[in-house]
Amino acid sequence: MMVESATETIRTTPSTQNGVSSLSSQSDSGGREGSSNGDTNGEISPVDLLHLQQQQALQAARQFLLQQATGLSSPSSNEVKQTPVPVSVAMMTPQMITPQQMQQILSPPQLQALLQQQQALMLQQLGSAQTQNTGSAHAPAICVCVCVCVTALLCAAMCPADLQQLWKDVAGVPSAEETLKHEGLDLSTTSSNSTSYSASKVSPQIPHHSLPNGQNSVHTPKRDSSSHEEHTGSHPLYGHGECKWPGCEALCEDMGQFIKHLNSEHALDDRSTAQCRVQMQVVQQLEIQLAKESERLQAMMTHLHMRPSEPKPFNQPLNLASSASLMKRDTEAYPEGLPHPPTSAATPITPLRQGPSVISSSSLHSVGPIRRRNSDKYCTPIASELAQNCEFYKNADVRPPFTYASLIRHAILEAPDRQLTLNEIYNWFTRMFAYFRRNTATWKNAVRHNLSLHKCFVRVENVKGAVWTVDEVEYQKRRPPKMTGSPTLVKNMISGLGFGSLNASYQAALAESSLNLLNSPTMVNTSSGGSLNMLHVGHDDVSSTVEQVNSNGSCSPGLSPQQYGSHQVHVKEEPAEMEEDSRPVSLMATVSQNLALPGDEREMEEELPAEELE
DNA sequence: GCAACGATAAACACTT
DNA sequence: AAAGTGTTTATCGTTG
Repeated sequence: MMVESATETIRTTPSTQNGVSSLSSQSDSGGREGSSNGDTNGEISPVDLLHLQQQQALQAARQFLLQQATGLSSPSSNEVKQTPVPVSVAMMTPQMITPQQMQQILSPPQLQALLQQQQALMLQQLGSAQTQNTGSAHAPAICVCVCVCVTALLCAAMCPADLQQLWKDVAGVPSAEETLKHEGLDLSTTSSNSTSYSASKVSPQIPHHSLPNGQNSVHTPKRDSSSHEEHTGSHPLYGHGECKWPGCEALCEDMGQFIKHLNSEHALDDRSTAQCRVQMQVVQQLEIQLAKESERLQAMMTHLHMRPSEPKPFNQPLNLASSASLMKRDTEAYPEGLPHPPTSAATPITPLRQGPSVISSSSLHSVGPIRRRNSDKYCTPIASELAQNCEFYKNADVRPPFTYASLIRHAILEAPDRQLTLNEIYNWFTRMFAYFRRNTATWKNAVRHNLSLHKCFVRVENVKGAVWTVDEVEYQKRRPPKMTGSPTLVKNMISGLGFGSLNASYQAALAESSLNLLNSPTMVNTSSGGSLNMLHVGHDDVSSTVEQVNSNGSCSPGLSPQQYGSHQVHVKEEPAEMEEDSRPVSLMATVSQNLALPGDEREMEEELPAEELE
């Protein structure tokens, strides 16, 4: 049912100008100064294309994550586990390619050429049925629609084996292959192709190949895949004399023949795209399964009184901790709120991992029906995630999944004296989030609006001007019936994370379906969950380590404006009820930030004396 | 259906 | 005068 509605929306939305404009307006939320980035000319929006590429690259990177995790479980996966630093660099690349960055990388003529090329490719995917003028706008939508219909119908209940069968079916779908002109579909020429190619490398059939240089093939520079193939003499889609493309298994005597086969049989067309989409779902399913199994392992170890966090070697490049559930365990190993080696921004953590790790945990917290509201009412395990993943947001043009209020609060609390001028808040936003380096008009207005609107923000005038402080009590007061997230925020997040090419309804449907899968009792606090982590909602609170650390162990979470020694305080009407709402748990929650206690963290935290955290 | 919330937009006043 | 700052109002979409 959800699939149907989602599909329907996908069909209809892009056919209207609203569909395009609404999409761009999201990424544009405040994107006026970058209007050249996302503006469309009435045809395929470059943003659409790039979002699609981002999504594909994201999927590819996620697949790598999965490979890392599953590779660990494999007895003979040492080479995978030892994949060194370049992984992070390589993973950063696809995720980080934003429209803006693409513009920076490419000169305007190059960008234009790329876009034209991609439009042509999209048109070709449609075969000859579409005309040039109308098809350009509908091509991606229809292409996505086809894939969405296939994948959405299947992903919910199919096991990988089923999906393998699906491969056969998809492969058998009459394609527009005959319409393809291989000369124009050189896989090595367009980023669209290359990203699809990267994502499509994911195959449940094949082992996790590592390239000779130790990098996973996913991270191979996509600019020239053919040259890569020629240089390395191997191909992740080629092994044992046959094509490893899902559902293909065509025999190829040598690499050259395989390349020829690959370019002819698996060029960018609707069929390949659909297969790629399905493969994404395969990966997604596997990730979910991995998370479940990891959680199960955790439960088993817990039951056996083992401490997984202790033996877990952090210096291992990657291990099961790459699954969300164990990332949580990472943090559990450091309840003191100390820097977490594996997730620290200073470590070569891939931004992709950071991003999802941030988003996912809270998404599961708040979205999942199992997650109890009271657990995140005061507990803010997600708070520290910003600190942990700041590098991600610094570099990725992704809208932070936090409300303005929480961001502002975090910025202020992060300041040495816990007060900032408006301009300093601005600077913090731009410094911490690539997303806010553009769209200044809108979000600055929003910041001012939030500062004025919320009573938790107190304007204080001192000698050098007005500064803004946080009335923590008020902040806590305003949170009680925490919503699962701002719809607008979620929507923006989705678009900002490269899902903009998909209809929001489908995104929601996908999110829901996957989250349902993830929301098994053992999955409550897991932090992975694949791309749909991105669909996190309710990441309202960004209060972080900073506040506890800065508080020097003080148990007073609320710093009343008076504490700032200000000359004048403009109190917004309702006075704070400090005693009533001064909940040590708030501090505790932030101290324990990533404990991600299953369900009853609030109660447990309330019982914990602060000293235990020291 | 309603209230609450968050985002966004905009108008306006005031200050620098 | 222009820009920045701060306040306020309105609207929209979503959720509980």
